[in-house]
Amino acid sequence: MTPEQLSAAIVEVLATLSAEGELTLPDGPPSAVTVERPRQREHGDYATNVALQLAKKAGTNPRALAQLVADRLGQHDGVAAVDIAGPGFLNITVAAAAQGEVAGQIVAAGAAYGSSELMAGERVNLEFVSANPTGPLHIGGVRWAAVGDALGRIFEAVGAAVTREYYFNDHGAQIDRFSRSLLHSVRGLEAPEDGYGGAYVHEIAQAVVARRPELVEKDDAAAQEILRSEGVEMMFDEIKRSLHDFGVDFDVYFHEDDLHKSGAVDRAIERLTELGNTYEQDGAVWLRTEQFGDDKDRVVVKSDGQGAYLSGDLAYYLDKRERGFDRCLIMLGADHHGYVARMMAMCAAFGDTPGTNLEILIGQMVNLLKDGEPLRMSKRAGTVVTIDDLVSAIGVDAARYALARYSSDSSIDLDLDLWAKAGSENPVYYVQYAHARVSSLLRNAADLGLAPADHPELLVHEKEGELLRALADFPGVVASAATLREPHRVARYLEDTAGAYHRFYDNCRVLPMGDEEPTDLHRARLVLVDATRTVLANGLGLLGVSAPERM
RNA sequence: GCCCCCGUAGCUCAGGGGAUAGAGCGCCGCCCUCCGGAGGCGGAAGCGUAGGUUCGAAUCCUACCGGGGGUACCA
Repeated sequence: MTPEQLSAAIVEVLATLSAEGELTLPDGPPSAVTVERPRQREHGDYATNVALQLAKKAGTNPRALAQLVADRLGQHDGVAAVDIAGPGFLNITVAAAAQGEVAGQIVAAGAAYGSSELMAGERVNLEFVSANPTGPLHIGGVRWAAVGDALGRIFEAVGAAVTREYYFNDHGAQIDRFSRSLLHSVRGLEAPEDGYGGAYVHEIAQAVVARRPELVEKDDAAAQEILRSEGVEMMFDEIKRSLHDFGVDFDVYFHEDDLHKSGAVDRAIERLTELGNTYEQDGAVWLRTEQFGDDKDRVVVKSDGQGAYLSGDLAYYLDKRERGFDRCLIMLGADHHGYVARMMAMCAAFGDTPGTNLEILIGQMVNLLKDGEPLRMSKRAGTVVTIDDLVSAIGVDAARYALARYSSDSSIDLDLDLWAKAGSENPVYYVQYAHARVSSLLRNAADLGLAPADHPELLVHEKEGELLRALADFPGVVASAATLREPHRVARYLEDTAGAYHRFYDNCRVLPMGDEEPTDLHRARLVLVDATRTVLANGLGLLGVSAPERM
C-alpha cells in the first residue's frame, strides 16, 4: 500500500459517498487527496486532511465528514484502522501485509521502481550550462551541469522525452575578446583590458601555434582569425571533455553563429514584425517586450545593423519550437535573472504561453570554501575554480551530489574540505555507505545460500514499517522532484531512507545467527533489504551518482 | 531607486497551509558475544522583525531590517 494507492482508495470512498447521496460535493470528488506521513508515530502510518479541506464545500463539519470517510475506508482490505483526530484529521494505519507487499513489488520492478507516466508524451528541451567557450567551465556552470542533468534523468523517469541542449555562444564580442587575448599571448603582450587572463589563455595560444605555426608570421587580423577558429574549437572540446568526465553529455550542441548565418535570426524577426511586435527607432529594430511584461522594450537589431544578443535567443527559441518541443526549459545563473522578463515577453510576442512553452529556472550562486575561507574567484585574474579543479578536489560523485542536494533557489557554500572527506560528515558517503552495507549483506546472504521470499505479513517490526514507508515514498518523491523541477528532493529523500535502513539494520537481524535455521522472517527481511538496495541505487542513478557495492 | 533569490539549531541546509519544526556536522552522555561502528540511541539548542489572510502559517500577502545577485543598441 503506497501513499498513491491510499490516496486513490480515499478518492474512491468519496466518490461512493457522493454517489450514494451521503455527501454533497459540488465540484465532484477530487482527483487525488493529500496523504502524508505524520511526524508523530501515534498519528498512524499515514494521515489525510481531506475532511478539513472538503467540509466547507460539502456543507458539513470536518469531524462529521471524517467519520463518514473513516467508516468506509476502514473496510478497505489494506487498511487496519482509521482514527479521527483533532479538528478532523484521518489517521490511517495500514495492514501489515499490505504494507509489507511493497518490498516485493519494489524488487520486482527493479530499475523501473520510482518511474511513472506523469510526463508521458511530453517532449522537453532542457538547455543548461551553455557557457561561452572563452575559458574552462567554472563553478557556476557546474551547478547547472549537475542539477540540469539530474533533472533530465528525473524527467525521463516520469516518462518525458528529454533533449539536453548546450547553446554555444560563438557569435559575439566575447569571442572577439577571447581571440584578441590569444593574440596578445602569442605576441607576448599583456592581456587586453577587456580580455581574459589566466594560464589557460597561454596554453590554448601555444596549442594553436603548435598546430598552425604559420600564424606567427601573419598580420594581426589573419593571425587572430586563426586563433579564433582554432582556439574556440579547442576550448569547446575541453569543455565537452570536462562535462563528459563529469557524466554529462548533451544531445545537441547548438551554435549561435549558425542562426545568424542561416538567416534564422532574420526570419524570427520577420515573424515578430508580422505579428506587429517590432518597430524601428533611432536606427535600431526594437521588440515590444514591455507590453508583454518586461520593464521596457528591447533592441533586437542594433543601429549598426548587427543583431543584438537577444536576436539569437529569438531565433533559437523559434527553432526549438519548430523542432517540436512544447516545453523549452532554460537554466540560468542568478547573474542572468534580468533576462527572464524579456525572454518571457519574447515567448508571448510569438503568441506562445510563457511558463508553459518556455520556462526559465534560475540557480543562485555557489561559493567554495577552503580551510573555512571563501575562495575568491576572478576570471580575469585567472583564479577561477574550474570543473576539473572541483572534480580533482572532491571527485565526481561528491561534486554532483553536493551541487544537486540543495534547492537551486539558495546560494550555497560548499566546504571543499568536508566534501573531500571519506566519512559520515559527508552526505554522499552516508548514502553510498548505506548502499554498500546493503550490498554486503546481500552478498553474505548469497554465500549462505539464503534466498529471499515474500512474507509481507511478517514485516511487523516498527523499524521495518518505517523503512517500508520510506521506500514506498520514492515514486512520489520522484514525481514531485519532476513537477517542481527540484532534484534536491531526491537527495534529501535518499538521506532519510539511508537513515531508515540503518535504524532497521540496528534493530532487526536479517541473516540467521551462527547455526540458526533460516526462517521465513529471515527470507522476508532479505526482500526488504533488496528493495532498499533497489531504491538507493535508483535514486543515486537519478542524480548521476554511483552506487558502490563496496567502498 | 526598481527587479530576483535568501534569512529556520553553534555551522551547512531540508521542510510545495496541518497536529509536539527536521537531517548531517559540532558539543555532552551512551551502545560492538556474530549481518560493514563510514552505524545506532539519548541530551542541550532554532523559524530576522511587525502586521494581515486562515479553523490552522516556517510555508500565502504587506511593510521593514539584514545578506547575495541583477538592472546596456555587452555577450
